Amino acid sequence: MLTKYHFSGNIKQLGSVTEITTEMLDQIAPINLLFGGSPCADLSGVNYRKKGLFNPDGSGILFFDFYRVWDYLSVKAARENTPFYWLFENVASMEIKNRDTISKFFECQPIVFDSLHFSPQRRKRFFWSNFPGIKQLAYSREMNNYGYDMMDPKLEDYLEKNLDRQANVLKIGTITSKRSCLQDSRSRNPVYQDGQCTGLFITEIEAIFGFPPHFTDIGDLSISSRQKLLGRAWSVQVIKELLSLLSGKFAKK
Amino acid sequence: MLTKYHFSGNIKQLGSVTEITTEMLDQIAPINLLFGGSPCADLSGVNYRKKGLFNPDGSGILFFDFYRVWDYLSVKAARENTPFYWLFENVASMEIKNRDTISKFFECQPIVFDSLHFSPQRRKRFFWSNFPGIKQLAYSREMNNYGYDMMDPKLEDYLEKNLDRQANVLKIGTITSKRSCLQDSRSRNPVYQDGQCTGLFITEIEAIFGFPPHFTDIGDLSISSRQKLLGRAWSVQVIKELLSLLSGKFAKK
DNA sequence: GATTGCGTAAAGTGCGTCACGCAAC
DNA sequence: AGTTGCGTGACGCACTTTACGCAAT
Repeated sequence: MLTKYHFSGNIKQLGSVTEITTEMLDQIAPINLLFGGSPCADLSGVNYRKKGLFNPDGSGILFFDFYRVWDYLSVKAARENTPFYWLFENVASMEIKNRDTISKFFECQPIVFDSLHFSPQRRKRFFWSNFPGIKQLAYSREMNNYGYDMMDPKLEDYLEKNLDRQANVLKIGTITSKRSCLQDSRSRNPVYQDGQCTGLFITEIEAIFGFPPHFTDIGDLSISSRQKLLGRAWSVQVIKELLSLLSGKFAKK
Repeated sequence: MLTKYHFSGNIKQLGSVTEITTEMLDQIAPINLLFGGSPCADLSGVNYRKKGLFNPDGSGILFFDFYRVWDYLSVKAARENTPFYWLFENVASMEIKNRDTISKFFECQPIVFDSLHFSPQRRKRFFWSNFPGIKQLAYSREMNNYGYDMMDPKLEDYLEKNLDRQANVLKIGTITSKRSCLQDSRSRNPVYQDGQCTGLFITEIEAIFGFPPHFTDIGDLSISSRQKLLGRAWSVQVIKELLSLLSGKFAKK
């Protein structure tokens, strides 16, 4: 599904990607930028019942709808000799065979990018893209850091102020769509407050992803619904970094 | 209880009013402004099981703790010949005998003030106070408006934008601590959206009370917990109006 | 103009029901 | 991340009294 999370705080359903026709694409002309990601539920390593890329009952197959749009625009750009920049994102924990399938369709290898260096969260993701300089970007980050730099963002800087909340760790694991991902007894509770260890507030999770505070406080959404949105989100810091590669390619106001 | 709702979005319990000692009051010197309200649960007309002012098992009796502080500061101010401005608030739907009891303690009559003229919500409240000009303030509002002026704030101006939410009414009833107060089948649903009538978003209720958007989006509070806070709150517009009577009395930066 | 009568609405509490959050696999 | 199972919590309704507004006398 293509879901539009409006910056003013509204949600509007635009319809399924499967409904996008070539006529619709031609109406939005000229298109020279395409980026997105398909659902990871049936690809992610954390899902032991994942249905993979090809099961028509799963969400993994929606990748081919992204590819259909990509292919159409790619051919069109080549024919009309216009620039075309694109980026496709998905989880890094997918099986190798699925990664290879996707690479075969895009005719290139993905880079691995971890939000670790730009936020206090570990969040490894694959990016297939033709953005200029993207290979070097990934290379330099990998060379300089086995783990992470001590200058990188720390969890403590993202905690609520004035409540004496202290960070137990510098970095936290991947935030998923489940409330319990950093809160239950198994995962360590990354915050210390009032004599006990505890989880993260939803507003802190928003900040960790690079969103403005209260970004998902929309239309009576429950805390767990907000986590569901955030757990499937991109880190703003990472996207900003990737899109900055195109900063010279587009006109500025 | 004295509960501190910090403007930066934090909640901190300061302890019960019953625990306030004269030593504590003397430490905060000089005090020349006191305003607050005691719990209405056991006074409000909507609670047919209300315990009244004097039942020690109820919350109504906490009025006398406010009075204890008021009396101490009042006597002290008279002795030291310093100014002392004060204000006490509670529901207008309390029984007359309780209103008269409170009036006897403060040795004055309350004014009735309705947020109706400053916000789209009906919310009648009693205010006992010695703020200069407070009687005239109440009088002028009552004289000019039987109901409300068409220039008064309208509900439609407080609804979420970009969602095509339309107001069924100009003004809404009193917002209580219950989610259903403007949402159930008995009370009319004041908003029309997507072909049906519906209630108010919690962020809209914040706006109606005069709070900044997302003001109660704090520490994973649920929607109903946020409504509980807001349903017991003061209208910022009303408090602003009342405190403006003192604008000449305090030093400005 | 003062009085009577009726309808309405109220910073709520307590119950049952069901949905949703939460933690297993 | 989906599913199941379990438990907490959110929602809807019922419960009443009282004071006030408005209309009629």
